Amino acid sequence: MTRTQRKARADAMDVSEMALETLVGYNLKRAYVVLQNDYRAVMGDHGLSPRVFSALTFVVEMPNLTQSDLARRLGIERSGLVAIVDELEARGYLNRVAVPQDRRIQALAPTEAGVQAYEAALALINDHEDRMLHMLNAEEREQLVHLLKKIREIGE
Amino acid sequence: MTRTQRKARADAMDVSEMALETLVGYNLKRAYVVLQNDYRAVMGDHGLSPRVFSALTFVVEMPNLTQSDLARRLGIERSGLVAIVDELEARGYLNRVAVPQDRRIQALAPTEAGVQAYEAALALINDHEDRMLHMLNAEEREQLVHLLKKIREIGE
DNA sequence: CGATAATTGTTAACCTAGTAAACGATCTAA
DNA sequence: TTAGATCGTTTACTAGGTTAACAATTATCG
Repeated sequence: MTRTQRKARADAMDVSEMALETLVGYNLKRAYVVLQNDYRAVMGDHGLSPRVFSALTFVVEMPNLTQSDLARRLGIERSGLVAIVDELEARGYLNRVAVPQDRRIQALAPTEAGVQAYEAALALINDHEDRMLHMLNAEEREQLVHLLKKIREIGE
Repeated sequence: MTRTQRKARADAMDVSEMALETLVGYNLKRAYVVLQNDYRAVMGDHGLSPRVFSALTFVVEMPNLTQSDLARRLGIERSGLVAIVDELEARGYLNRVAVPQDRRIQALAPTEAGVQAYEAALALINDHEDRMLHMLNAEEREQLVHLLKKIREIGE
């Protein structure tokens, strides 16, 4: 009896038996949406979006990156990074600093306000993740991050 | 010595030590992008997008759902589902069937072509995931899905 | 019963987060 | 010195959503 024939007799299937539910990609997306909704609620309407926060992290932790460098590290196009750096500059969290040795590039230098905003946002985000992931113990959470990193590594 | 003071002396930080790298949300997003890029490469320009495939799954496995039902199960708004169902109907994979008992709703009935397209797409997607996730053994992959489901459950 | 409320599918306008292609300016290498 | 690569940027586009409003219909309850 094929799968299709079986369904023709017993109409509805148990959700948990659907192949969809066993797919990593589907579960990844759904889990990400859950986390992201809470992230936005926590950070508020004028808070840093996930992508802007991750850009700020690199600028603060590895000062004087170029935009091309940063785009590569974030896994996005240079063109897409422009708006992100624009926002961080408009907020006064970084400056585009001219580099005499190479006049094509502008190093991204964090401001003191940028460092403080980064540390404040990180505290909020850590609280948010601790609250959302309370059902995972330390080992499970570490394992989850470890498995996700393994998937990330495929994409170089 | 604070974190900020330490940085003032030693400029660049090891990427693996950044707090960002320990965040579940960030790793979730990056891992999803890696998987999704390969998904699109595998399915091709005219293939089913992830959201259309997941909608088709429900239509095939649980025939005669309403659009509101389906939207709830997919975790999206009713309005957002319209274009997805339009596409599936245009491809000839389902029909909107009038329900005499409630003239507001139209049951979503898969066609034979829809069932076949679902099964063909699922085979491609299973291959894609097997290939992308070859570095995870069966236990790790199961564990990953299990942890992601736990996160999904928070969002009801 | 009749009035009010809720639900369904849909459209319209909008938003976020990206991509791809082209550009002038600049740097690198043959 | 000339050809090619790289940098930051703009513009146009796409995917994948959201919110608010709407007419049609059904459900609820005094």
